[in-house]
Amino acid sequence: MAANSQFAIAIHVLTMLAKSGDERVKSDYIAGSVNTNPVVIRRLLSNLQEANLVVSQVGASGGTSLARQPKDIRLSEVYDALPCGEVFALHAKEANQSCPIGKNMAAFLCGLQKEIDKTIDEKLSQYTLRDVIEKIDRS
Amino acid sequence: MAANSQFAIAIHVLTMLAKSGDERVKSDYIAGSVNTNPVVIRRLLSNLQEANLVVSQVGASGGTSLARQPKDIRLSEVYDALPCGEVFALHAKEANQSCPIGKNMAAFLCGLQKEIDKTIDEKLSQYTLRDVIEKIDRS
DNA sequence: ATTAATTGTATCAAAGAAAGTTACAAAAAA
DNA sequence: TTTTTTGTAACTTTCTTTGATACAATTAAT
Repeated sequence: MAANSQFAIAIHVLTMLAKSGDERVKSDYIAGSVNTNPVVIRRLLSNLQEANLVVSQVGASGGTSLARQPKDIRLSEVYDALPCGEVFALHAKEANQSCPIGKNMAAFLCGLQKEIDKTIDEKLSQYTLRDVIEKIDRS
Repeated sequence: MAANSQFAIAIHVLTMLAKSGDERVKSDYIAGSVNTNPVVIRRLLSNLQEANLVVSQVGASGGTSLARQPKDIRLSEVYDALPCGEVFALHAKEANQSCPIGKNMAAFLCGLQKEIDKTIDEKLSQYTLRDVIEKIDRS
């Protein structure tokens, strides 16, 4: 269970919130649809709130709703809001620094990593939450 | 240690092999530069061999060399050769199927996943192993 | 005011994946 | 025949994510 599924769950959650409009949705209810624990949802919503994608309210009749219109939420923002891993990890142990290749490899790979991440971001910025809802509705 | 660094190590290894030209390189030697266990390297080389990127020879004075010129090895081929994870995982547990959103979410996310993977591949196909070597040498 | 409901978060346990390790058969060269 | 080296199986270790429990803080309702 060590595969990060936060982005997937986030899209799911945001779609639910979009469908609920201004009505606040409880973490328990969301957890039921996503089929996980409410705390997992609350942790995720906490990240989304920091990124100003949702607004939560504590207390009785509390819950969460979208902070903006679905059309104004780009999937790249969701991706950036979460502590998702990079596409590939750098070496666990640092390469042997006395080897001329090993010495410069980390810097190169780090640059490539950033470039790929930018590519993903550009791709995801082409879609908004509204696009997601439309696709889901049509299927 | 659950972050997949195979792509990073693969680039490192292939760069070493490129520098060695036709001379066969042993997994023990590579492991020394990458700072890991020889078996980890051999497992990786096994994948690269399946993708026709390297050629290994068993036995005394055996080892591995590139199967092609560095200029003819695209980084996308390396990426595809390895069992790297996707950018994001789907839900660990399947979403609640009685929820109309959960029901269609997996299909949508899977499509998005493929689209992103294609984007990464396109990006990586812009670089060859020769480009990597040039960058490493210049630094 | 009191009670009930709900988020936010800390802390720990469980599960899973990647990497590291050991061992050894198979193959090739000397 | 001996030595070297890959290929691979099997197991252990380490790390990350998810799941679960607990509880303080906050808000609404009565």
